[in-house]
Amino acid sequence: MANIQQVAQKAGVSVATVSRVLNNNTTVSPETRLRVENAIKDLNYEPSMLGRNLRNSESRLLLVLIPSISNPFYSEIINGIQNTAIANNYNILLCETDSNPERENIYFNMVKNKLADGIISMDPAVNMQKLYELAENHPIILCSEYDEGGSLPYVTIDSELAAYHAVKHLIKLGHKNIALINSDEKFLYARQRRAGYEKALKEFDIPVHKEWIYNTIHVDFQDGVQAMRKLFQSNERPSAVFAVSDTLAIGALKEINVRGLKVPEDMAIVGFDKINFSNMTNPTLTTVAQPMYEMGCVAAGMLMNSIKGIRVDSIILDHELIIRESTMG
Amino acid sequence: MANIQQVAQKAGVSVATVSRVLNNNTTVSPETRLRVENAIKDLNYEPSMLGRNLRNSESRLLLVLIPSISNPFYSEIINGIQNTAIANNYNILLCETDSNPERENIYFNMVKNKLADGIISMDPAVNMQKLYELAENHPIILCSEYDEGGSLPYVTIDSELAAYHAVKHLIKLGHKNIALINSDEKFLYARQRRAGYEKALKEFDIPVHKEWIYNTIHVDFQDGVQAMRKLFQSNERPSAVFAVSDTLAIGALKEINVRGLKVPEDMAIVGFDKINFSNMTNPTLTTVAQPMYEMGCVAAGMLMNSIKGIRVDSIILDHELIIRESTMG
DNA sequence: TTGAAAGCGCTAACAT
DNA sequence: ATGTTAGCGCTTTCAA
Repeated sequence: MANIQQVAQKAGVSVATVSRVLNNNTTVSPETRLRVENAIKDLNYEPSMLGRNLRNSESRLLLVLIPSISNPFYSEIINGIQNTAIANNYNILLCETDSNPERENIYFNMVKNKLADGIISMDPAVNMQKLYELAENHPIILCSEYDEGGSLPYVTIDSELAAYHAVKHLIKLGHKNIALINSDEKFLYARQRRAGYEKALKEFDIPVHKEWIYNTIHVDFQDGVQAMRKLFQSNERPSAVFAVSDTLAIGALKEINVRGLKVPEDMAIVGFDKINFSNMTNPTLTTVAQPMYEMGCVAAGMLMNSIKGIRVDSIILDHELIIRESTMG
Repeated sequence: MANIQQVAQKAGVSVATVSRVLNNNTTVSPETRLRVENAIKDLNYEPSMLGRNLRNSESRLLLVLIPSISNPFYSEIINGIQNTAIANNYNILLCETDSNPERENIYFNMVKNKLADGIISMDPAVNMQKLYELAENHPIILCSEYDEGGSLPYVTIDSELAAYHAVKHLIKLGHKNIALINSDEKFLYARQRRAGYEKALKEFDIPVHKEWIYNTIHVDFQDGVQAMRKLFQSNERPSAVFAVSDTLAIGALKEINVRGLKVPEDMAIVGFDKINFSNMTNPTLTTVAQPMYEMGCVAAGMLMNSIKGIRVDSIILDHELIIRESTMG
């Protein structure tokens, strides 16, 4: 593998000139440029990012922190991040924490070690204190989950309003006995979605029924199955369920199906996220769409601006209720 | 951010000694080591990977090429790759090609530019010629899809045998009219799975029925839906379907459900991959399990060995037929 | 328009 | 056991 020295020698110029050609610096005469370009081709030269990165003290890598790569919710966001990053000559380092603090530490160190220029965190279980420490020296953007009242910029949706819309939809359909399958309320989005749920109920004078609120540990399919099993054990069975994630809703739907009940006749169900799969269930799933791709693009844009030293402001994007078979007979 | 110089100065030693401490070199006296460690703590020093990487001319990054991050099949493989990589002080650069040659080029350049030390390619649509060019100077491992008779090391399963097992299972159940939803046969795995399908049929003297073989462009849910629609238009309707991917099978299942038919009574169905979701459908999906996590671990291990200069041999892992409701009344 | 040279932060060969 | 020093490949300032 040739280096810049050899190219310079072959072209009969200095390394500085080669560098100028590489970086499209205008102050190179057309003839010189041609000579250098030919030398580059002849030697099959590819500039080393290792040297360039050290010199520029940047890695042009964005670290993306997600709890689990298996959750389809993140796929589209990552798509958006990656497309935006690539368009700006950045790349992403996808890091799965499994909500494991040790893992998290490894990743945080990558930023400290200059292996990444900044972080987009989508992990609700992230150690906020450490994140703030890191933020003193490194650009950080929160995506989806954020720190209410904190100083870290974020891009997200209005979870409370979205949940309110979802539950109101069920109420309008005539449901009064509406269960909530929520995730762990140590997460902000979980608290917000519960607030939206309760707000809708209160607006229509429907009492909140503790027995119908179930909190899961994770948001995998199996957690939805478990939650639904529990709900079937309650004294009075609810007639509708709002789950704060499609994966949970799909698990719940599975359990309802297993029991031979009909959706939506016996039990209506609303999910959250509009993952691809939510359209393949039987019946198809009513859900709250988040603009995931856009969220990713915005987050990446914010982070790159932040790296450049431009101040960025938090953004709240719109959601949309997608009404499908699981609430429509 | 402090650098190694400042640490050396603070500790009253040379940079070489600091480097020795950082790299756990034994030839440092306990007292000196302590002084250095204190200086590191005091200055909050973190070694820069930029400098280290340039010096060692390595990036300790593995480039992982996948067609689409949304396909759950890859999630588990990536998990395996990442865990193995991290355990060896490597990290992964997840690159989605969308089977777009331009994207691919960007990623290939990252290796040429030393931004990654090697490649694990899982993209069936990868440009093999370019891959071989790259392989002259850089370690490359193929995962899942490979180049039959080629020289690039791979880890995969025996697709033909797996398909044979799946179809034989249907035949043993009494099916004779078995459709095949295959992906594009420009892919090796598609050709192999078709061969397995035909082999099973031939073994039981069942003629191959062209009308019952459908080739999709991609392997998304929607492709499965389309395929099933087409199969419903054939003169004689098949009584069973073997789809070469769970996503296709799930799409097909959806279409069967929409038409009000029962699975497996009216139509049995077998998928391939055992993605998480295949257990959440109604009915649950009979499928061929690939050891995806292990595949990822093995691929990463092979690549890291290859980077070290160790010769690696291709590996074929075992598959397993998982019989569930979609073929069991 | 071009070149010389310093230096980004680190490691390792060599010297002591 | 420790220090000196060259150099990894590049960009950029300064000088010509």
